[in-house]
Amino acid sequence: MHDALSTGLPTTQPLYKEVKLRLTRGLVEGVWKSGEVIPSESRLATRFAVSIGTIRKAIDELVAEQILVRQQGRGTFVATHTEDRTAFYFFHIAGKHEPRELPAHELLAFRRAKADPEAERALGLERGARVCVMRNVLTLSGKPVVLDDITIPAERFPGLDEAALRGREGTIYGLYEARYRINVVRIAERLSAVPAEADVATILGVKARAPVLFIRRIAYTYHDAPVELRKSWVNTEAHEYVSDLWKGAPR
Amino acid sequence: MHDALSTGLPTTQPLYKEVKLRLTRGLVEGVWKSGEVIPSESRLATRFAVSIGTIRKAIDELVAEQILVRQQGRGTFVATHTEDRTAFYFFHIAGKHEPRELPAHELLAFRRAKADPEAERALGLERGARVCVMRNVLTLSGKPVVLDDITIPAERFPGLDEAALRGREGTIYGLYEARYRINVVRIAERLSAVPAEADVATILGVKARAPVLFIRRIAYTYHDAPVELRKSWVNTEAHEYVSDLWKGAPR
DNA sequence: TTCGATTTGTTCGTATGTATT
DNA sequence: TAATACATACGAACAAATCGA
Repeated sequence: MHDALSTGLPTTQPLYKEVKLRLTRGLVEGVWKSGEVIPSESRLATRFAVSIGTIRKAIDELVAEQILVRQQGRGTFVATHTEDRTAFYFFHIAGKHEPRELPAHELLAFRRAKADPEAERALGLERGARVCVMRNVLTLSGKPVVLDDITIPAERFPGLDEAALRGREGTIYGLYEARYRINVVRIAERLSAVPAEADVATILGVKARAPVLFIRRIAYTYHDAPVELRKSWVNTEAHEYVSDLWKGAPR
Repeated sequence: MHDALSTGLPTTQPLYKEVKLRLTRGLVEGVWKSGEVIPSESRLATRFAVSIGTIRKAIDELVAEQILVRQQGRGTFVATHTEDRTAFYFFHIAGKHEPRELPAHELLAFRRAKADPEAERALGLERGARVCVMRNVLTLSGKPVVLDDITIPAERFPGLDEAALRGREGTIYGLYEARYRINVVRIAERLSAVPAEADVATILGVKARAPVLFIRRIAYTYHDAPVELRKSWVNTEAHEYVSDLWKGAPR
C-alpha cells in the first residue's frame, strides 16, 4: 500500500495521479498563478515525499494538457493566455491563403441578465442565476470575420464592465486569467452551417441568409468546470476553421 | 556520446527518438501489421541494446499519437481501424441530440482519372499522376448526412475497384489498411460554410443553395506522408461537427 | 480452479547531459 | 564559473492484468 499522500480516497489510484491532483488543486487555489514557476521537481519530490520520477510523470500529463509548460534550465511554469502559443490553441480561424494571424477585438455590447435555460445547462448554473452577456466582433487584416456572443456566470466575474473589457490587452481568456484568476484550459466545440440572420449578416458583411459557420463552444477551467458559453458566427468566404487533429507528442 | 544504434545522422538526437524512428520504420515496412503485437518491451530493450525505460519512452509517444495501443498483461499492439475507438477518432459528425453513432456507407461513383492540380499539391504527386476518385454517401440512422468525394493516388492502391469498395466491412481506412497496408494515423481538416450545389443538395436532401458544412481533409500515414484528399459536405440540420479539443493525457 | 509465466504499469533510485541564470 | 533546473538514460523491484497449463 502506498499512501505517502493518501487522502482517504476509496480506490487507491497511482501515486502520480495523486500528485497530479495536488498540483491541480494548487493551481485552482492560486498557490501558483499564471505565468509563475512552480517549485522545482526535486523540491516537489521532497515536499510530497515521492521520487522525482513520480513528480515528472504527474507533470508530464499536465504539460500534455497544456496546463503547465516546461523550460529546460529555467523551470516549470503555469501556462498563460498572454502568449501567441496558447492563443492559437484556442483560436481556430485562419485565412485560406495568408499565414495565421491573431484577431483584433471590438466590443459591441455588454449587459447583465438572467441566464437562459441553455446557458444554465451549459454552465451548470442554478435556475435564475445571473450572467454577463457580451457581443464582440473579431477582425482579421481589418475585416470583420467572426461575431462572438459570450455568456459567463456573473458570480465568478464580479465588477466586470465595459471599461475593463475595452481596456484590456490580449485575449478575453487573458482577462479572465489576469483579473479573475480563472484559467481556461480546454474547450469543446460543435460546428454547423447556418444561414446568417439579419444582424449577423450586417456585422459580417455578407448577404442575409448567406451560409456562415456557426460554432457553439464551452470553455472549461481545471477539473472540467465550465466557465463560458460562446456562440460564434464566422464568415468563411476568405477564412476557415482549422482542425489539425493533434500531431501527438512533441516532435 | 550515446550511439548504441547510431545511424550516422548529423545531429545526435536522443536515444529514445532513434528507437521511435526504428519502430516507426518497422511499421512502415510491415514488420508488424495492424492489430498485431509488437515485441515486448524487454525484448525490444535487448534487441536495440538500450534500457527498458528508453523503450518505454519511445512507445509512450507512439501511444500518445494513437499509433500503438498498450494493454497491460497482453502486450503492445499496432492500432487498427477495425475498432470503434479509432473510428470516432476520425469521424467527427454526431447527432445534435442522439448519442454518437457510426455511419453506414454507400458508394455512388468510382473512377480513375488524372489528378487535378489541387490533388497534386495536396498529395505531393507528380504532374499528370493518376488517381482514384470516389463519391460516397454516409447515412446516420438511415438518413443521408455526409457526402464524401475522395481522391487517392492510384499508384498506391493497385487493383482497387467498385467491388472491393462495396464488399468491404468497416471504414474506408480499414480497407486501406487491410488491403494495402496503408495506415492512416493523422488527419488535418479545414472547415467552412457553403451553399449546397444542385447535386449536393439533391443527395443530402436539402434545398439548393442551403447552407452546408464543407470539410477539406488531408489524411496522413507514418512520417506525415499524405495519402488521401477528401472533400465532404455535411447537412447540419440535425447533426454537427465535433471538435473536442483533446482532453490531453489519459484520464 | 489454481498456479505460474509473461507483459505492461508504477515507483524508486542514481548518474550524466544540457540549458539558463 | 558555479549553481540550478529540466532532459535523458540506466537499472531494479514489485503490482496488476492476462493467458494458458
